[in-house]
Amino acid sequence: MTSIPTPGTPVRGSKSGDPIMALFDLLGRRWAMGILWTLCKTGPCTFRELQANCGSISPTVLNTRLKELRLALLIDHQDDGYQATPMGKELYNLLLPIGGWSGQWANVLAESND
Amino acid sequence: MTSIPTPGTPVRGSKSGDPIMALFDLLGRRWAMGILWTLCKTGPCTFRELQANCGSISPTVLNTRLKELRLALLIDHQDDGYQATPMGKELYNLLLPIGGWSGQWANVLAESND
DNA sequence: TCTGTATGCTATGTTTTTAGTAGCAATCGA
DNA sequence: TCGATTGCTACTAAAAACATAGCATACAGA
Repeated sequence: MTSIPTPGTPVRGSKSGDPIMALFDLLGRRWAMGILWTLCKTGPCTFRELQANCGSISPTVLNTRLKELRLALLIDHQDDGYQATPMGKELYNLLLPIGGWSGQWANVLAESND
Repeated sequence: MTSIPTPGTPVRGSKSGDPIMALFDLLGRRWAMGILWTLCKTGPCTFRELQANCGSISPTVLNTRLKELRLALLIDHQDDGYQATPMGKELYNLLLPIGGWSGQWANVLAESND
């Protein structure tokens, strides 16, 4: 792993250091949002459970994302496995409306492909 | 470009076809959210303006993302340049709270690194 | 009509990221 | 001590992204 995007510090692509760009950089990596989403939906689970719940994700990428998300204080690893931190759950709650909206988006997309 | 993640169709990584996973796949590509964000903040702009406003993004990736976001009906290209569609603006509005939250996240992260 | 400028890209070669598969060290219960 | 589970790491190959150069078109002014 290189490093996680840190607000205030220039990150991949964006030099602004704007927190939202740092967050976009972090979440704009493959599986990042999917992992947080899955983890919050299913509750604490082990590395392998998480891997299975995500459908198909290589252990390399899963482990890399887990490290990044832990450094970003969005998830942590307790006795009962990986789970979202309170801050991670906050972010999940902000993602929830997008989850609902994605259903409408899917419908419009489907219609446009008739 | 390969293809955009389409809800209902298996996409990279996830076999569920769940719309949110398709959306995460689309938005979880480098610069995808940053482009939508920038475009909605600055209003319609040309390819090169957008490129400049994003700070640093290669034309290859910008063009690839633009194609994907257009296929996803989130942005389009009019006479006055690229701009978000109504649906793209809806999504932007859902991202806005995350933009606000990212400030708090940045503060907590900064404290944890003292 | 001959510049000069802007626009929307494409081409090419290099680096980075992700995928896919195998397997290891540590822990735990039977 | 045996097997099962857990949390990974190693390795190779494929895909994505970066960086830079440059092309084709359109338009404007001299």
